[in-house]
Amino acid sequence: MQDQFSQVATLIGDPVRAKILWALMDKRAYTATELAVYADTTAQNISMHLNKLVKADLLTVESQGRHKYYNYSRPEIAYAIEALASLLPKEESKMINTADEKPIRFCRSCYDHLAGKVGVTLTESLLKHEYLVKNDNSFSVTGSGEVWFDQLGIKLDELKKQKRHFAKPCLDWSERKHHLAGALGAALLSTMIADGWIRRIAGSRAITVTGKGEAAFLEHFKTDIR
Amino acid sequence: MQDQFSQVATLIGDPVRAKILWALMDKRAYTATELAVYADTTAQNISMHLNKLVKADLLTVESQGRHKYYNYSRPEIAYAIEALASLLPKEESKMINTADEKPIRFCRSCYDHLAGKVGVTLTESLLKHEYLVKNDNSFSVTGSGEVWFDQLGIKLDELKKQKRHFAKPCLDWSERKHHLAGALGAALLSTMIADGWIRRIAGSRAITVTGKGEAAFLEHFKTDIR
DNA sequence: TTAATGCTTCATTTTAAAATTAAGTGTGAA
DNA sequence: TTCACACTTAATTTTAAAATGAAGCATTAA
Repeated sequence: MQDQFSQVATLIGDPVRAKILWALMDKRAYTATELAVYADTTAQNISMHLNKLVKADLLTVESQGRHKYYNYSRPEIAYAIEALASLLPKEESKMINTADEKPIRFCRSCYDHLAGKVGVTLTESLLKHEYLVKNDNSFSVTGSGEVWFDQLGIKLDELKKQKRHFAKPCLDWSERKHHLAGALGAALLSTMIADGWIRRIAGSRAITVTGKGEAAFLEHFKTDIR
Repeated sequence: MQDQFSQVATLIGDPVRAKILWALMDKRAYTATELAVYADTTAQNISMHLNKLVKADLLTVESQGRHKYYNYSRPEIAYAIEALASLLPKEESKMINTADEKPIRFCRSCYDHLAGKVGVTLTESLLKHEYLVKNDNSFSVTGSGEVWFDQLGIKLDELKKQKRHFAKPCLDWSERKHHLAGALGAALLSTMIADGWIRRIAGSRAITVTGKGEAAFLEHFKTDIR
């Protein structure tokens, strides 16, 4: 038992790995290169360390093209990191306000991410209100979720008949969190456009949230979408 | 910030130091020699490691004649250890269903409060009966809870005066659920021992529930603790 | 007083694991 | 196709820190 314990502790205790785990505290997924920059080491080295963390089931990887996105494998990880951080000398530990931390440099070309943010917030709200629950690589609709989607005029039975995935988490590259994809995600998007919650911007993938949408979001989720 | 974090993590991560910290989870103070035997190393080596832990304010020492007794410097250390232990690979922790591991999973002390299946069941019962409610990172006592604790002779006012956390959730490594820690958790444990509900097993963190304790639990919560 | 015990200190050695060098694979973009 | 990029793998080197050996200092017990 203590051996096991000592192994996990050792795993977290390496300076580079500790930095990796620290960086992931904002629950976003980061690529190996980003983490290498953050931890100030080489790609090879970060690769080795990430491997160890994945093997020990502290992290999960998700491949997307030539990128690999890393994330905590389970919520206990975040809890443990926080518990460890609470041991720091008092003045130092003004908890994880990543705002005043040096943000990781994103190695990519950026455009407007409104769609991403809204998608992620929406998905998180659906989870929080337990209309959805997240499984391994899918979402499922709960009882209260069925009511909710029905109320919006979304026919779950029909969506389930489709050949494509019904409700799948897709990693958002700007937000680094999962948003709802699959048939259900598509249905939700078209419903929201039809109901005037959001509006496409011509000639662009960008989307605006209307005043009506903002109000609807507040009503449904008691959360401000902005 | 991450440097600080990485330093604490590194400190805990050494196999010998991890064993020291694990041994101290029963809130008993141990001498350097005892810890050396436990961690299977030499006096010189344990001395070096203990020094590092004391310097980092994870442990305190108390000299008594030619002996030195070591202990956690503060209860947060125990929370962090417990949280770290909850990261152990799941299958492995199930595998250790050996006879001598069973009692410690069932009921044990986590520093100064009750953990294991009994600790978690107790906490869940308190929540279910709404003597406690769970907040983000704390518990609070309800009106009926105040009556209940008072009935056991636990003086909430006095506990609140203490510098430490009043009632805090601590992640249980065997159950993977929260149990009650903080001043209230400590008071509850000592009351239960004083009232003969539970009994410490010498030389172990394991705790047994007495017949009286079983009956009391049934009476208070209408739930069988076994 | 002497001897044994409990622990520490310091100089030295050992060692495990982190980092580097160098060469790869797979993917996407031009 | 070709190139650049993101990342991996394997062999080798480096290194920090853990462990050891050989003192020594208090304290207690004989």
